[in-house]
Amino acid sequence: MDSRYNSQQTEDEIYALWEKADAFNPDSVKKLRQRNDNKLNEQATSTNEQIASTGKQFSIIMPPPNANDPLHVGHAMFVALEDIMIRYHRMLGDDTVWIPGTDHAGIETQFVFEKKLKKDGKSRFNFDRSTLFKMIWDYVKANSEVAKDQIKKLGASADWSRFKFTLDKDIVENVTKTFQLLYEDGLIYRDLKLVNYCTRCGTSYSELEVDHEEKIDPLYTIQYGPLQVSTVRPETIFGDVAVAVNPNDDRYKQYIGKMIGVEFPWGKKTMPVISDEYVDPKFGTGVVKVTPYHDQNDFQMWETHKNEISEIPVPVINTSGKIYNAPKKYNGLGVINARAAIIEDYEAYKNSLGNSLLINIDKKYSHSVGICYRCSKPIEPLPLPQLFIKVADTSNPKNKKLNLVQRALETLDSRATKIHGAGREKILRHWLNNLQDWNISRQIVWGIPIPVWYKINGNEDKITVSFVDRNKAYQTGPLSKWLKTTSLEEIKQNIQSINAEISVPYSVSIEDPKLAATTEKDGSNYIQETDTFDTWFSSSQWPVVTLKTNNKKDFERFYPTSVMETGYDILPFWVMRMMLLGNYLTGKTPFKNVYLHGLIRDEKGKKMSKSKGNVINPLEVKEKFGADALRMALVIRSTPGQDKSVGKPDFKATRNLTNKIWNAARFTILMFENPHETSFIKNAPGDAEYLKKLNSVISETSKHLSDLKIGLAAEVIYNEFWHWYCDICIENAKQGKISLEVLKIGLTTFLKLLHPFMPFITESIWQELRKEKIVSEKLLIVSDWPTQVS
RNA sequence: GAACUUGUAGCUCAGUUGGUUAGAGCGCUUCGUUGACAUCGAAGAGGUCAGAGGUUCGAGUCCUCUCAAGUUCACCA
Repeated sequence: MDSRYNSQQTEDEIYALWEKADAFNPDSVKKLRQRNDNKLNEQATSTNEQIASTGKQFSIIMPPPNANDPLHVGHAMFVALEDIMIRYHRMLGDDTVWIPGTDHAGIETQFVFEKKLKKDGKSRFNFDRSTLFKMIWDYVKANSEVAKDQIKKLGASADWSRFKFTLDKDIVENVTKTFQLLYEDGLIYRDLKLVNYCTRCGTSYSELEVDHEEKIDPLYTIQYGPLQVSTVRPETIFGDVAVAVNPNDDRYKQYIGKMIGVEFPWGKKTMPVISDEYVDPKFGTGVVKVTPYHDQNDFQMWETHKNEISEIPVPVINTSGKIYNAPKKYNGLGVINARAAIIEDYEAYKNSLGNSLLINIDKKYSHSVGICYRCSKPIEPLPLPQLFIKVADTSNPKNKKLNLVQRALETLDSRATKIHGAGREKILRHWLNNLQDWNISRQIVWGIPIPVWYKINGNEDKITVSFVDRNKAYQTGPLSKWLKTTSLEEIKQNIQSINAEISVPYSVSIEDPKLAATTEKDGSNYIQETDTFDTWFSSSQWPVVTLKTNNKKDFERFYPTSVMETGYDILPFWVMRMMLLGNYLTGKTPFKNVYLHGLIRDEKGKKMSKSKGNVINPLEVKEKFGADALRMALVIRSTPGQDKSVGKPDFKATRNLTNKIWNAARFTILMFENPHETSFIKNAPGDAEYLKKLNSVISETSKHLSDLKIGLAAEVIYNEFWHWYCDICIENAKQGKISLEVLKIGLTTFLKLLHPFMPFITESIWQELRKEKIVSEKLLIVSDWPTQVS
């Protein structure tokens, strides 16, 4: 053995050794474990029963990384933590599985791909949806092995034979089926609501995906008939249908319920004055103009006062962020330009009395604006017909299954799901208690199609289609117009998107309802919704669908899973929604424990970001220091829910640990090969106490691992190995104070205890020890976890 | 406005149901190659555990308040 451990030489070899033995697959591990010890195999079968399985199961579903994303240090963190748990339980003899997978990451991936298109001078509007989908599919496929390979390089002992991708055919079928079930249970509805829409990304988002930013914008106060109103968004003024004041505001009581005439630079209009508690008399002028289709609060006011408002609201900003349904000169302008043009007109305009309608401009008005979490462009609240999941249906209190939120809270109350991570359970409960219905429609191609079909016959005017025509030109308009010149089949083939009015009847069906045997038979034609599911809709079923689509018995065998391990940053997006849908689909929690790791920060405690240049590339660290050192550095002294700073000094320290392990083993082998007189001492004076201490290290490490205290377990094993075993015991053995025999027991015990944390070096040493006939078990990975020694 | 988290050695952080003398890594000082390891070993310096009060035989740990830092949520015409 060399005097230094060379991680680069051994890691790939060792991983191949495990893969060849099929040591990650629970279906073969049991046999492997029985055959692992040559000696045992030669003896009576009764010995075999001792190492047979514990009868317990242990399962983890890997949080699927984006299929086309290279690894960052957060991935390395989850690989390290999950692999530690998995290897520990595998060695204990539990029926252990770790199911890997990747995510299509709808919006993220389409966004990246569109950037690529843009470089080539193209956009998504150049392609029909099936062509675009295929292009993205090929792109993702070309990159998809990257994530997989990198996870392997970190030593993940995941069962690759059970690998799943969120767009695998069987996964898609299951996800679609779930939608049907939800629909049949009345938990799906289609409604025209204000949704959070990003006009740059071209899709809507759920409320969880909207970020907020403090902005300073001019606040304009304008004359509004006899009243004055303040607004930062004069461009929405064309959509106003009423004016609202507080019912107790004496200044305006006289106007409530009356119609007022309002003069604009472009004309006049009358509208009612309504009263609503929402209006704060102290803010601004105490008068609010009501623009139902472009402001969430206004929308709510409109819904409660519908009867008092005769005018039917119209949207005035379209999905491209352009003005429409307005006086001609403003139509087609972008939001920012429209605002400028309107203010310019207000500044120039004088009414019949010669007064300006623009009362005041507060240029330092600070407010918070919803922005797109992806591209930071302001989110536009737009009225769009979208599909929603009712998260807390209380209409039938007897059917508890339908109240998804309630069920999730119950699993927390009963401790069927335990949250590990500083204070995160309270946050989760807060989220659950305030959850809005979940908008699952996304206006992108890269995702699972929604199985909703609109009835065409009789609704041709209410369905707008966009498609690429024979001349590769982009066309859009009502179906009634296009059906005169183009066949339905041709439109369907070249479709980009459709938009059906809320009144259009639809059915939920995997196939075209016209052709499907089970549904409507009136001969009508149908056209499928072009929206796709929110990516989180499929990932929120991940524990269920991965188990259901693998080996038939996997679901019964491994559900509910033991631990869901992921970063706390996706607690509301993912973990919470897995609880909603997992409980709904199976009646059981999808996981017994949630382990939320913290963010990895740089050595100064700063967040990592590309712009700061302080990003740690896990593969670079692996090359320099070894995967074992990387894993240990990330994990040691980490606590769930708490961020962790890691830097080069940490990797160096754990790399030194690998070298220490290497040399301790080397020394033991040397002693066996080249014995001194002291080596033959039996039952040395220090043996008893030494073994007692060794036993306490075993039980302490095991307890921490069982309690999911990974960081603590790592620290214990590190300190005891280095500062007790190496610094004290080896020195004592040199002096004959403890015998070589127990020193060997210590070494093999520590190799086993260290193996979950540092799998490569420990297995590699194990193989050396086998060559020297110091140990008999063939593979450390499937060896028995140490029990008390005597 | 609200919630949550954090405050322990120069730096980055552990500290298990409250229980001897509060730990690790890096850094620092002084020595040291004696059967593995200089990617090492030995010895050492360095802490009023943010502050104040309380519960307790006993508090870094539990409670209250104050201060500071961070994160998230909500609201804003």
